[in-house]
Amino acid sequence: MAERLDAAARVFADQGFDQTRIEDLAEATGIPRATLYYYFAGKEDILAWLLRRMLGDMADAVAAAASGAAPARDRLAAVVRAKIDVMARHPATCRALLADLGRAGRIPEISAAIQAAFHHPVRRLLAEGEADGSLRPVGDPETTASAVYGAISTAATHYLVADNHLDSERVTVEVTTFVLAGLGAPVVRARR
Amino acid sequence: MAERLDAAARVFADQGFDQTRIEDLAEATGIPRATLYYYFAGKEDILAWLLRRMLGDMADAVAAAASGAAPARDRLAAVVRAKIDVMARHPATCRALLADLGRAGRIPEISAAIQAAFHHPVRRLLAEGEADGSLRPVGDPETTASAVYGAISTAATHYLVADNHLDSERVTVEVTTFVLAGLGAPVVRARR
Amino acid sequence: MAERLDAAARVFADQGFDQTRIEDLAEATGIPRATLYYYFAGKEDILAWLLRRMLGDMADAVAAAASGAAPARDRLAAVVRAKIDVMARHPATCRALLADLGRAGRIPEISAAIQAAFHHPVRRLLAEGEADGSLRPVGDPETTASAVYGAISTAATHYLVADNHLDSERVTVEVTTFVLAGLGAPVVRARR
Amino acid sequence: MAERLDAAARVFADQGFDQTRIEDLAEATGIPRATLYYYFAGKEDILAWLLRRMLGDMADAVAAAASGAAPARDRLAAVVRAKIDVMARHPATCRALLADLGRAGRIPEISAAIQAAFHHPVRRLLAEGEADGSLRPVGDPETTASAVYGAISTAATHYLVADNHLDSERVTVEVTTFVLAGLGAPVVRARR
DNA sequence: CATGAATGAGCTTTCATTCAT
DNA sequence: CATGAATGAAAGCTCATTCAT
Repeated sequence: MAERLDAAARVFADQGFDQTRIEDLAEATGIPRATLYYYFAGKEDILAWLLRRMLGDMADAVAAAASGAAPARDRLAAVVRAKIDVMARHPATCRALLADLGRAGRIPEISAAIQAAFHHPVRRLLAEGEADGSLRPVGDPETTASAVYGAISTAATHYLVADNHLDSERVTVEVTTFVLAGLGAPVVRARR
Repeated sequence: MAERLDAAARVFADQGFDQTRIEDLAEATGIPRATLYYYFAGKEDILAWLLRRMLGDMADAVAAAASGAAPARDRLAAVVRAKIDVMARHPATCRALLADLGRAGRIPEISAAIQAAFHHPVRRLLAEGEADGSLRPVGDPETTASAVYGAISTAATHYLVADNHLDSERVTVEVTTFVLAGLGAPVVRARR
Repeated sequence: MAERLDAAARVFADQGFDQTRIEDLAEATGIPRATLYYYFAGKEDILAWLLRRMLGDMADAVAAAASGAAPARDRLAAVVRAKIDVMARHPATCRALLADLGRAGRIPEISAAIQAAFHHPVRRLLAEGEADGSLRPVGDPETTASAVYGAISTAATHYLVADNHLDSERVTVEVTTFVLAGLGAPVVRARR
Repeated sequence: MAERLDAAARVFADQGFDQTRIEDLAEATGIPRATLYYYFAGKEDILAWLLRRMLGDMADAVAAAASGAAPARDRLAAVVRAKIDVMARHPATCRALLADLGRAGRIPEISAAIQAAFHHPVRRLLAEGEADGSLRPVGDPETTASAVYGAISTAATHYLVADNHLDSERVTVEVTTFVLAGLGAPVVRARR
């Protein structure tokens, strides 16, 4: 039944939460309306289930990437890769999330899960990177974590909206470089 | 009357487009329901008007920032600043846009305006930066432009959702550094 | 519009409140569903309006009958007549009330109105009758008032259900005699 | 299992038939929904079973009270007592009946049972009372029987709704006096 | 010009009921 | 025998939109 619900994610992503009628989900999943209500409390609960599933996956992947003894810089790169991989694994759910960010934000459980799965680990990494010297100090870790989150999500989703498919490798390289090195040309500095 | 509509933007931002009843807009703006229909074709037209207003502002500001003879790198920094300034000037509309990205994307006029106001200028800048050597070459300008857009929007909105107010200067510094230099610690390279 | 709603009372009386679909009321009254919602908060509000109208009438009629300088016994007879007359004037609403007594009782405003319109005046009358010697003392005025209410309502409704018409005069005579003299044969008592 | 169903009667009485979900009955009785369907044809069949049980009891009790060689007046008094005793034995079912009189009336078997259990015996008694001189002649026996029925039911239920308990003796005295002697003060008549 | 009144269209949700085990 | 799982059918209510004034 879990796979049947991927179709629901696609509908949410294409039409938006509020424009999606329960009947649309029933048709897309092949599950009768009343049966959906037998398993879920309502439309929002279906969205929440999808987001929960993806965010659980993301929490695991990001946590694994963020742990270990490697320099924070390398682990941050691994986190970027992990997030993009998760998005590639849940393309429709990701599009649904980005397309209806406000709605998701109004579900406390979900916004908490986003914080826990991504923002907290990244903020920790920023601190560790400053400590081990592999990342530059940032003035405002919260804002920076948001910027990283937004850069990855938006860039990856840019692919997803096109064809619902994500060339993880390509995007990972592009975005990782962006996150770690920015867009400025490498500055040749004098050795003192 | 234009200012009255700021209240509408706030309602859209707080509740989401579909959850906002025309009656909510009427109450928030003090304009009777039927009168809103006298001026606008419908609910979506009100949102479109708000987005159009902000995107027009953004188009102007970004175009101004992107033009000139300065190195592309400096102009990109100016574009980042310009976009953040625009967001500070239209906080509610920006939140409404980010919260309902899917809906806005489904309005052709709006997604075209976003492309024209931000993505096109930035892509041009990336090319010019590669040419003048002030920006590093990027593999996929579209994806990168999306990443830049996402980084700025998400970071800035992070402030807006908190208190609907944006400390432009602070965010600009943070985000500009992120966009230009990334998060990695500056690498000391040997001069040959 | 008030007369249009008499049709609603008939539907409530025939089918019961819960079995009555808003659409049934719309058809019976000729008022579109949405228009009913424009004027009433919901189905129950329509029933409440009908009951309120009848109970207001009853309150006035009973109050008028119960007042004055005549012996309480005569005024009680007038109250019986008044209640029956009101029922004859609102046949469908009365049937609806008796058929769905539980529902009406669960609307606080309505049960309060029934108490105020009938039970309170009758209890006062019982007390005055005991004082002026025109009515016999009763052990429990509340129970007795209920008995009187039930006797009148049930007897009168017995007619209404048959043909939705009430021969007030006939029922009044029958019920008044019952209420004042009971069913026992007149006892011949010795003059002292 | 019969006792388990008393809980169902209480739910019907408190919420009304239509507002009662089968699930409510399942919870109240401790009998799973599907099992209720194993024993009963549906919701209405459960109500009918309860009413049938009470009306059977009433039929027996009233028949016993109405029979015998005593004057009709005394037997009528016994009938009043019998009906009140039955109500005291089935408090919830009685409340359910009075609260949803319309629904019960629409079940032919039930309205027939009410007629057979109470109205027919009472009408017979009225005729016999007129014959043996112990009851006064009444113009319309049907209406009068209804009045008696309503007086007893309403007065007794007045107690039941308060605390679901009926002080039979107290109500019996009050109502019997009312039914036989009415409320008027005893008139002293001259012996011829 | 501006607006109060009126309504058509549609969607979420509930629930009685069935049936395989 | 008894029941958890599944579903078809229905209805209350909301709301965008229209229009007469």
